[in-house]
Amino acid sequence: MPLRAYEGRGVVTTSTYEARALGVHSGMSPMRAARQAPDTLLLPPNFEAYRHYSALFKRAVVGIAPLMENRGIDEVYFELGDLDPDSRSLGLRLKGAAHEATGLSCSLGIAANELLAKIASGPDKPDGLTLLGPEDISRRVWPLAVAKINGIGPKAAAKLHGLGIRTIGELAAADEALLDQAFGARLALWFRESANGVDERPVVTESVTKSVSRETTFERDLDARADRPRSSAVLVELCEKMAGDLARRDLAARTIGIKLRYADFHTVTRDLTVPRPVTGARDILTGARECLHRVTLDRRLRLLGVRAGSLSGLSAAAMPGHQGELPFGEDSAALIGAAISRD
DNA sequence: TCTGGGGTCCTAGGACCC
DNA sequence: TCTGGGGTCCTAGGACCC
Repeated sequence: MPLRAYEGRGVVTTSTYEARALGVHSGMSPMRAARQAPDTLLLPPNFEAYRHYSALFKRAVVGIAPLMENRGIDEVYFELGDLDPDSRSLGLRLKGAAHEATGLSCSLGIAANELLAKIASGPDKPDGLTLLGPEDISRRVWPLAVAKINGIGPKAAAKLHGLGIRTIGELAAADEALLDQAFGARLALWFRESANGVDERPVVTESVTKSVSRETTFERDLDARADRPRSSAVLVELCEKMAGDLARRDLAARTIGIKLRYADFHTVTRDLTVPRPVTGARDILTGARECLHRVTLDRRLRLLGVRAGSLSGLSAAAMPGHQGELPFGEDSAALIGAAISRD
């Protein structure tokens, strides 16, 4: 379907390089994208296929570099350690394995830590391979915009701009007291370290799910009173789906929460901690309804969501005292991180 | 008639306990 | 009786990421 024909809600989740050249970027509303490039084709997402290719890709690369950290469907980090003294040939092997398994290209950055590897994965997209050494920081990292630092988003970037700080180099050189005052000591310290290429985080190869959620944006905003049967049915459906998600992963939840977004985009959450872990749709629904009683339902509703937190494995839930969590993570002296991201 | 869905982490205040 | 400090849990919101 050409973008021009699209009506309704949603966002562009990603776009081809050709569409990007026409000004169509992820996060845009399709309506706005249509004004930029009306003849661009809009394809429906297929998350099942994405998960399938994600699994193929990860299985292929972890066979080469086993210390792998998952960071979403299309991004992983490796602790390369001393796998191969020739980083470039190792990088080519990883990219080759990903391509062989999926037919897709990816971009890879190799550097001393995750922060720099992520930055290095960017400039040569698509199908890039970039090595970034400590000596490259001033020349190749400092000229970049502060938002290139993973963790500096639109809000922080705008605030930094307000202080006259636009590049990573300017952030590295910024007055300490000024940053402290504007962002607090903790964040300011993290800014300064990041701007200087310092990142001590280890590559984390095991992770525990902390929360599970389901939410939906209505095709049209719902009226609190008139659409009550509809919103009620949606809530039941969300709870059932989430119960299925928990069951599939053998998890039980001790907190149940809801999320509401009003027509004006204002968002509220409520949550409730229950005495013992719950798993079933009925218990989840009971908790969600209790939460709903604590919000005012007097405005049109755009989104409704449910969330489960304080999770425990089912075996752990039955056996208090065991959280089912294993400590992990030895710091390695010679850390070589790498970020791969799908193009 | 902008702005999806599924996550993580951080902050901050109040309750409660020692 | 008053003052106080620290730790943990619970709740709400917000920034950020893929």
